[in-house]
Amino acid sequence: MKDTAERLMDMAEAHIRHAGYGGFSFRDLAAEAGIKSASVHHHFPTKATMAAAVARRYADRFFTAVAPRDGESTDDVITVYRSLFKASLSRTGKICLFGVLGAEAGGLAPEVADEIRSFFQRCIEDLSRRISGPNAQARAFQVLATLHGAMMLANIYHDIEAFEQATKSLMLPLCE
Amino acid sequence: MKDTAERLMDMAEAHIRHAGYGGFSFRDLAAEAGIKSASVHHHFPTKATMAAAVARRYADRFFTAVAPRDGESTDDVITVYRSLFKASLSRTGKICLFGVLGAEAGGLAPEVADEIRSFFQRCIEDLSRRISGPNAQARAFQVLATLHGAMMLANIYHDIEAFEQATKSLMLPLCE
DNA sequence: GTCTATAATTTGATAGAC
DNA sequence: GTCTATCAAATTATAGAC
Repeated sequence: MKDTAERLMDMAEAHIRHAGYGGFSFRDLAAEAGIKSASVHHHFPTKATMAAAVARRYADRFFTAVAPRDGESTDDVITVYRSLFKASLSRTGKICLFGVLGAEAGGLAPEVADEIRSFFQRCIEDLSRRISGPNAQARAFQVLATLHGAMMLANIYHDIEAFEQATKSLMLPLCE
Repeated sequence: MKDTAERLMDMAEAHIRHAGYGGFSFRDLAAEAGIKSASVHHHFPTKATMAAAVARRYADRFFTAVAPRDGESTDDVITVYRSLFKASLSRTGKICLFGVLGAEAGGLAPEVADEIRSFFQRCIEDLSRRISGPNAQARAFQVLATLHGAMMLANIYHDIEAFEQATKSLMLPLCE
């Protein structure tokens, strides 16, 4: 059985991915968890602290999921990223947590903004290292941008096909 | 001289593009405009009404700016979109209004959500029509996704170069 | 860890005078 | 079109009992 802090983070993550940082209150979470908002503050002193914790946990899971497994070194890194985002989008009906937070980053507390920057920086570093050929870094930016934009479009259209169409050309070799 | 409603929309647009729908209040706008929040309600009855009006005005300007001018039919539509987003990002330091609203669409009032869907739908239709070759619609989704993702990345990095890198391959022909 | 109770502030919104 | 005055509700957060 998950402990309360973990369950609260699950709920907060779902709310943020659905409607952004301003899309939930501690009372909302408390009601969902069957406790009182004062009890939420026992687990997370402030809302910004909680959002940062949710972001850190999400990033940890993400980079564990995309990490190369030994014995399976044939995986193309672009396919790995694309498959993970697609699976998450299909399963939850929601875009990447950092796609939402990144869009409203200007109004978020510094501790949350730091987590956002860190996530994208780690994505770019990981992609750049694992992409072969010249222009690896530019390709990393392109891949990350396209995948995030594609999730947003699929979410607006309520149709995973928009994600498919927007990202399928990423799997083709580039003309350069 | 711009009238008050127009100035209020200018401010609201800047706030939303910086920090999202929840990133400002009527009191914030009133203080900036040198009036009282009750006076803001005279121009826009509710916050959702105002956001929808801001979105509609933004979309109108956008589609006017990307519309083909006669006498200049050589313009590539992808270059037109890319240049416009880049110029707006450079000038304001902010991403597209609909990139922000699209990310938090799940928590917005129906009248705002409608404007968001309409904007992206019109973009896809316009791009699909003006892109030559097969797979025009898939290419439209890819272009729109990449441009929006690229704006977000550039905003996180506070560096227009991220936009450049993420989008420069859009200008090359595809291998298909 | 959870509760009751509450403080302090902010928010979206309205009524009615000028 | 702007103001004063105000409302009702919600929000983040804290103190202290159990």
